[in-house]
Amino acid sequence: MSLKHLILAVVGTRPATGYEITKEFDEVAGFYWRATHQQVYRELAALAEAGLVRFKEVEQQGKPDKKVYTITAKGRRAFADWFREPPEAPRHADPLMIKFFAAELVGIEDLRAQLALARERHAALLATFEAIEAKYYAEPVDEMPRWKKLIYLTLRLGITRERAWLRWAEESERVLRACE
Amino acid sequence: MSLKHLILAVVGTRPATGYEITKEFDEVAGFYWRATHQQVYRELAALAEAGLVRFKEVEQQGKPDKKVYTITAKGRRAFADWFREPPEAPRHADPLMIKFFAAELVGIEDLRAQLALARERHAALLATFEAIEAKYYAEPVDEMPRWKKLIYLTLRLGITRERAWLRWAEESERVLRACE
DNA sequence: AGGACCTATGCTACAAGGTGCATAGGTGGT
DNA sequence: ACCACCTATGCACCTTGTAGCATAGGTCCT
Repeated sequence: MSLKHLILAVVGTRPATGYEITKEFDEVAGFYWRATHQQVYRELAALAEAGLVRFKEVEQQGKPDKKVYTITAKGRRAFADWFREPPEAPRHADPLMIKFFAAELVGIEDLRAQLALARERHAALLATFEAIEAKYYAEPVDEMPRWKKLIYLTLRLGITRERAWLRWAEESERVLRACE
Repeated sequence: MSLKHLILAVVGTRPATGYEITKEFDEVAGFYWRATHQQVYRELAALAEAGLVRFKEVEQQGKPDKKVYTITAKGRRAFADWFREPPEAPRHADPLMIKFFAAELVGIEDLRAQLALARERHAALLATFEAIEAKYYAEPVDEMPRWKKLIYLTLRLGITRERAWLRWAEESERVLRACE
């Protein structure tokens, strides 16, 4: 799986606690990955067990103690090895497609309602992405530092994907309107 | 999950064996869903257990016996109820995004190689989709029977998505070329 | 004659992902 | 005073997905 590698990537950039990593994933949810805090804590424990990260327990006042994780040399090697493997196919599973597939059994009217709802969701997600772009990535790409370019490109994929989805939805709504 | 509902959708259209359902999924793999035969058999057993489908064992000559599954009234109701629920968000998890996120740790050169490989894969998938479109969906949409329109639209989503991905990849390759 | 592949179902085991619950003090608002 | 939320970690359980193996006759090619 890849959550493991995403976590390695994060602690490879800077020391971090499970809580911080989870928050980061929540904030960019849907934009490149998502994970619950349990998944993150579980993975961190497994990575520590495997010697790919290590942690220091840090006492805090007024807050629970925390574990700050750092990548190890072995972790860096493991990450670089994974990086150079041929890319895994992306997964997309869209339950709406099942509804298209089986709309005859239930009714076109209900499918139209489903599509309209899904379109709202995708439009809202696109608006979020565009707001992030306008706020944090306003300057021309070639003026960004390299690390920022790379993150920006992941955001661009989200934007491109959502725009494409919305174009498809318009096409589909036209076809469904012409039905029956 | 939705595999359950996809299987209900299939046996709602016509009686089918686990083997046939698996083959159908294999043939349209990536285009709207994918599943291994073990998942299908396991789900069918669970659906039968829950009374949403029933099966008849059919003896065959020269071939193993098979179980032909049919949807029950309860299964139809369960499917219709699920259909009318608000659509679940589609999931897309692309490990390539992790590589973008962490390319600084490994090197831009390796990222370029990864992107080039991924672009080949996506281009091949698009070509497959377009070949299916040219072969089976050559006539104008409004002349298709309704069930065919619906399936065609799921194919259209695949095509739209892959084209969008390739546009993004071109944009990204330009940016990466300008790096360093 | 032998090998590869097709039809057809299934078990076991494991990996990955997700839900719910628990703990526990601190902060900020009404 | 109370409620809601934040920081911070974790266990137990359940579902979903993947991999390997097993069975067993039939077809098709070389």
